[in-house]
Amino acid sequence: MTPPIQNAAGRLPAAILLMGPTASGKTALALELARRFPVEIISVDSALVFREMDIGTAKPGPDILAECPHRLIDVISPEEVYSAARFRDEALAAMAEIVAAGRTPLLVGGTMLYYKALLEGLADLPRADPAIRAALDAEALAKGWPALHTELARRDPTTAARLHPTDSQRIQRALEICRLSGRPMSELLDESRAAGKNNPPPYHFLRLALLPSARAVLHERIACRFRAMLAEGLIEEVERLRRRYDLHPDLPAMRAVGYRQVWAWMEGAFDRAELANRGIFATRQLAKRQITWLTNSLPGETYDCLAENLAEQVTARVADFLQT
RNA sequence: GGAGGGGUUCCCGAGCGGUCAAAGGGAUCAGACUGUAAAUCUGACGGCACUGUCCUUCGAAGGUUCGAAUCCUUCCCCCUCCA
Repeated sequence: MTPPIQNAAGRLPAAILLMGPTASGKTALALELARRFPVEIISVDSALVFREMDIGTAKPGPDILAECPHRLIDVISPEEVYSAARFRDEALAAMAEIVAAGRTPLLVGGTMLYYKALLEGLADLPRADPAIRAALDAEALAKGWPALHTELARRDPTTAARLHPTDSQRIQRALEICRLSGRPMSELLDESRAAGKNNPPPYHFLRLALLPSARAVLHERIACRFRAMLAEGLIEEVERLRRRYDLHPDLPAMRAVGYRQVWAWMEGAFDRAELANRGIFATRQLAKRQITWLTNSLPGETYDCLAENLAEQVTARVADFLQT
C-alpha cells in the first residue's frame, strides 16, 4: 500500500522474517520476541488465514492472540480462496501500518511462496478466474492433463517446456493466463522482470531461518503434534466445518494437511490408525518442501530449531539488528 | 491331531522356470516452484573398484535344471478351518 518512508536516519525501516518448517517452534519463538521487542507479528501462513480452522493449523490460541495480536490470521472463511498476491498486498499494508506506529514488523510462518512473493514481487498477471478453472478442470477430466499441456505448448511453448505434462496445477494456471489475457504467461513474466517489478520492498530485512539439525527429531515432533491434534478434536473440528460451511474436498482449505486426511477418513478411505499415519506423513512431506525452499531459494541466517538455547541466540541477534 | 492358505527388497503387495534387482502402492531421500503453495509436480530408491554376460537378495537347508523368487524334499514360522 503506502510505501514506507525512510526514517530519520535516512535508512529503510527494519523488518524481521522468521521462517521455518512446520513444527520448528516458530510460534513460541515469535511470542518470545514479541515480549521483548517492539515488534508486531504478521502471519505468513496459507492455512492460518482460515477462520475456524484452529486445531489442524496449530493456530495460536486466544490467550496468545490476545496478548500478542497476529495480522493475517482468520481473514477468510474456509469456503474462500487466498493467494500469494493477496498475501503480498495485505502484508505490505500491515507492514506500513506497523512501521507508521513506530514498531517493527515480525513476519512469521511457513508458507515459503508468500515470502518469495513479498521479497521478489509478483508479475502483472491476471488473477484467478473460477469459471475458467472449472472449464479447464472439466477438459482435463475428459482429455487428461497431458492433452492440455499439448495445448499449452501451442499457446505458450516456453512455459510448456518447463512444465511436466502432469503438473495439473501449473498447466491450469498457464492456460488460465492465456485465456484471460490472450498472451502467454512467459511473455508477461519477462515484461514484468524487465520493468523491474522484482525488486524487494523498501525495508531492511533480517532474514532468520529455523532449520532442524536432525531431521529425525523434527519427525518425532511432527508425530507427537499430529496425534495431539487428533486428541484435541481435529475430527470434531472438521465435522463442525462441514456442518457450517458448504465445503468440498477440492477447496484449498480442505486440502490442507490434516484436514484432507480427516476428510478422506470420514469418507471411509481408511481406518483410524491409518488416519494418524497419513496425517503425519503429509506433515513430514510438507516440512521437507519447506526445508528445500529454505535451503535453495530463500537464504537467511540459519539457526538450529532444536538447539537448547535457540531463544537466546535469536533474541541476541534481533537485539543487535534492532539497535544498528 | 486333521484340512487348507501363506512366508518376496523398510512396509503393503504382484510375480509362479529364463525377457527379475524382481510390477504397483506406501514410506524415505533429493529437487522444482509467480494469484490453489499445508498446493502441484519431478527424480532416486539392494550393493559396488557402479551400467557390468558383476556381487548379494525373494523364511532356512538341500535337490532338479543350461538356468529357480518361481519345480521337488526336509525343516522353521504364520493364518484360517475341522477336531
